[in-house]
Amino acid sequence: MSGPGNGESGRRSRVTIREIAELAGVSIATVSRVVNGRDDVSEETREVVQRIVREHGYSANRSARGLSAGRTGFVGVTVPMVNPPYFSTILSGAAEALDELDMRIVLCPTQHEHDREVTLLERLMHGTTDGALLILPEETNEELEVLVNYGYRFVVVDPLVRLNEKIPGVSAANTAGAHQAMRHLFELGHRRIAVITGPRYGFATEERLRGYHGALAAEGVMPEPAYEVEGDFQIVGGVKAGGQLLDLPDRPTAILAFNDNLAIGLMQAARTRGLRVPEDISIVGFDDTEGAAIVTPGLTTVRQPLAEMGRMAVSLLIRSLDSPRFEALHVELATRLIVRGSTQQL
Amino acid sequence: MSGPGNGESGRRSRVTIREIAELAGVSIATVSRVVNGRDDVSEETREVVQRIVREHGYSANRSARGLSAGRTGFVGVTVPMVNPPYFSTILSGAAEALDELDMRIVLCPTQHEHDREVTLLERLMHGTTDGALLILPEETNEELEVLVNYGYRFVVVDPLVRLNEKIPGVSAANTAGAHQAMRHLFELGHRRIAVITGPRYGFATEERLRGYHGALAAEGVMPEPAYEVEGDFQIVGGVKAGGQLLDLPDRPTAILAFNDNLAIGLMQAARTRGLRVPEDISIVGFDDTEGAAIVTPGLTTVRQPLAEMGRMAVSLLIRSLDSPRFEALHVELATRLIVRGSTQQL
DNA sequence: CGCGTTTTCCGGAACGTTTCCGGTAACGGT
DNA sequence: ACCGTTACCGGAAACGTTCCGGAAAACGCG
Repeated sequence: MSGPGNGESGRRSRVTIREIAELAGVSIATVSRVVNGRDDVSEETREVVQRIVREHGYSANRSARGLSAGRTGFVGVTVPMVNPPYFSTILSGAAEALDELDMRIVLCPTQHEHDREVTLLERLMHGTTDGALLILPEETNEELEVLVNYGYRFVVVDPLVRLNEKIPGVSAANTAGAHQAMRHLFELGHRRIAVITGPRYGFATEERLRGYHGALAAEGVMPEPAYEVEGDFQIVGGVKAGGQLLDLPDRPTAILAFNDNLAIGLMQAARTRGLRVPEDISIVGFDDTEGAAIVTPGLTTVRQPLAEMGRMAVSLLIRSLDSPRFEALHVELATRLIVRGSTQQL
Repeated sequence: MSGPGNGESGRRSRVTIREIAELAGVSIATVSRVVNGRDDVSEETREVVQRIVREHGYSANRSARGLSAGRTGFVGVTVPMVNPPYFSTILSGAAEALDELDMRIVLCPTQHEHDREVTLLERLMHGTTDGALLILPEETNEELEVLVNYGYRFVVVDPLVRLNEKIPGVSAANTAGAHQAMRHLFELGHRRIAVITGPRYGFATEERLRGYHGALAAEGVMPEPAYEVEGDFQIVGGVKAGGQLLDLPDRPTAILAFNDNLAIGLMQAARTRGLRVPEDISIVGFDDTEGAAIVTPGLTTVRQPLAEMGRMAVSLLIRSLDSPRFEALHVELATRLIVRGSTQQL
């Protein structure tokens, strides 16, 4: 049956290393060496093989390579959700960095479910990926350490708990970021400054709170318990927490929200109360996600280098993959205050 | 090494099917059958094996499975960028749907580079994935058809060109969506309605433009060439295109932007000209991404069911994977107008 | 020319699965 | 008692690669 269109019988299977070897008149071992850039192949042979490879559009079957060499070229990335800009930006940075190494991301959204994350990791380690990036993982130090001891390599991005020394991680300079924000507000003359935090158990919240308190202390301002309310990093949470603060008898003149969503919710709460931003209340956010730029007025916010965090995490992971003897680094990336229209002189 | 000498010397790599088989006192074939839910295993044996599997946290090595069975459980997803909410939302829907099938996404950002996308696809097909979702791909029909003929299965999401019958795809009801938006504006009394389109060569733009013209015609309004300007789906493009329209001698009273970014840019352009939205100009967007809800005033926009598009694409892909004889369906998902504050009675 | 060394290449054994094929045992019908 | 089913299970052949050990050829050197 000569094909009705192109070539031979119907569904031609992909070209394998064996066929290339045959065509080039060498052994499959030699072809393997050539495609992997090994150097113990004569220039002549190499060229022949490369030509055949090019002509037939051959590229190694990744499953087979993974099975044989123990390296799959895949990196698992667990992430609570993929569409919030916060996560997708980290993801984007990581993807970019991995791409340069010709590696790919295997995406694992966890929906914030701890169990799911655990079983997912279990599977990821089991020969399907070379390592992983865990973004905002819910695992405890103990759970993570088990993985490390098992020999699985991963890097935590934006840890929820203070990581121990055996676990590599990257995060933003949370304390410094909060401090920057507070300095800005102080310079504008504010003294009654409240915060809307993230969930209490979060490490980032803890750190930013430290920055807040530190700045307060440095300025000799007594912390006011009523000025600290807890949010959930969502807009509606910001509306609620913000309302709480704005309804206080002695309303703060400025509020630092621990992410942009909360700040945006807060702005809405202010608006529904007829309060003007920034005339009646100055607002600072955290993250500098897309939303901060398009809201009116523009949100003054602490920029986290999210894409860079993703890239840095990749570079840490690769390093630990390459060197059998690895030291778990903790990297903290600098934040920067972006001043827009939501803050002004008191 | 004579004995298996299992010992408790940690270092041991992951537990394999052979060890499970040994422990359970059955053959590896039986273990394989159990973990794959085959039914020709006695209830008794099944339970024993399942217990051992559970106890040892075994899960099949995906590379090996891929090699042997020809199915990897991976689906490639090419996407121009990952962080714009438009894409990440589709991604999110797809990930969710795949997750239920215990499959994973291999993420391939293309940076809008055609070449990169082609070589990426080349690799994806070559035994690393079972199929792919191509989001807003730059390939021509011919290029895509080559892949189809090669036997590779994929689904296009939001095609840039009108797909031919052999290529399955899912998109939003673009024409109907634009029509809905226009109806809304007409009902508010607007007649001088302009559009900011996407790039000309885009299929979605074409379709929405059709809706725009259709609505105009239905209302007996002559189309005005100066009322159609081209944007690039970015905010800055919206500022520029918007400015152009707003500076027209006989300014339109309403503008339909072909995505939310453009609409947001347009709002900014209006603001810098001292024009109030919606009092002086009504604005409608398209997409209903995050930004539409947080901007002031809230943006009236045509909602695209992005997550559903991702899910639907997965379901089409799976169907074509399962049935050797597949018909390439084209699915169009309904849009819905979300009315917020950016439009009002003339 | 002999002998060690290097360079270049090859054969073949893994890697962990799935799955085809065949075999055994139990059982019911004749 | 025999045969034909059926239900269950094991052996072993793939799958496409990498990589180790070693062979053949080329080379250097006395």
